[in-house]
Amino acid sequence: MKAFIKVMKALSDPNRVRIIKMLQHKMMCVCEIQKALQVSQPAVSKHLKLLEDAGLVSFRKDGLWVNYHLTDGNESPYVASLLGNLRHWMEDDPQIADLIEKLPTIRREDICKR
Amino acid sequence: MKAFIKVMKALSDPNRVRIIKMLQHKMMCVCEIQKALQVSQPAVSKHLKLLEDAGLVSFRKDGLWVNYHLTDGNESPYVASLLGNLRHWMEDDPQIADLIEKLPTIRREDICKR
DNA sequence: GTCATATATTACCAAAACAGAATATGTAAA
DNA sequence: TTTACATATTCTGTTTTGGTAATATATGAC
Repeated sequence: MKAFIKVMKALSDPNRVRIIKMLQHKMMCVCEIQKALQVSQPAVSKHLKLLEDAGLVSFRKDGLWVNYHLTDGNESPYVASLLGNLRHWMEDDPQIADLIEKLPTIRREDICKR
Repeated sequence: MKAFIKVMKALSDPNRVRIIKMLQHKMMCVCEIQKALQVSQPAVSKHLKLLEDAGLVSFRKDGLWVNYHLTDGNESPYVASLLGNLRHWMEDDPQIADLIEKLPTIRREDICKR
């Protein structure tokens, strides 16, 4: 039960769903996600921690950057099912479409290191 | 997006998940659910309203009673998918198993009208 | 009509969630 | 080892959530 609730809670916030939808297209570092969502850096970090706790995302450190990506969901049927469905769900949501369109213009080289 | 968030939020609470699991076995009135969950009657009413708002449950009035039941999910792919998965999800959760076992002993004739 | 009863709504409170500001941590470069 | 920078954590304030108690609503019996 607890694991299920965790996944549901993780997906109960629009910004976290947006993160999932973006990560379907490419792995991203924190500052890229921050740029895309227009919220504070701590907010992004905390969302990511929650998503990770639920088993939805994972990360790999690359020097100063931390690259977040979706998990394969092998650890949890809830995660596997939801991540699978979210591949097609909300594809036609205008907000999401907008976000995805802008994705290619968001590159860490342009955002950080300033 | 809003519809999806509503469903996720609705399923983010253990008592609401319990209600869903119970309604898989029979339609129930408010007082029966209250008896099963051991929370106040207003709490049950509010949970049910939230679930209804998300499209997960519906009700039919029968005189003084209001019988709640799961929807078929035809209105929303999110609801259809989640209700479908929840048929098998958490079947082996001890808490849920306990609840379901006790279901037959919870009858409105014994609870209300006192 | 009045009364009893099942449910819904309101008012209120404590706990949790989400945000930003400030600070800490860790790694790479100089 | 100092400095810069990407990210994590802590602190704090505000909003949302889930609970109960009190009250309102609606229906059936009389």
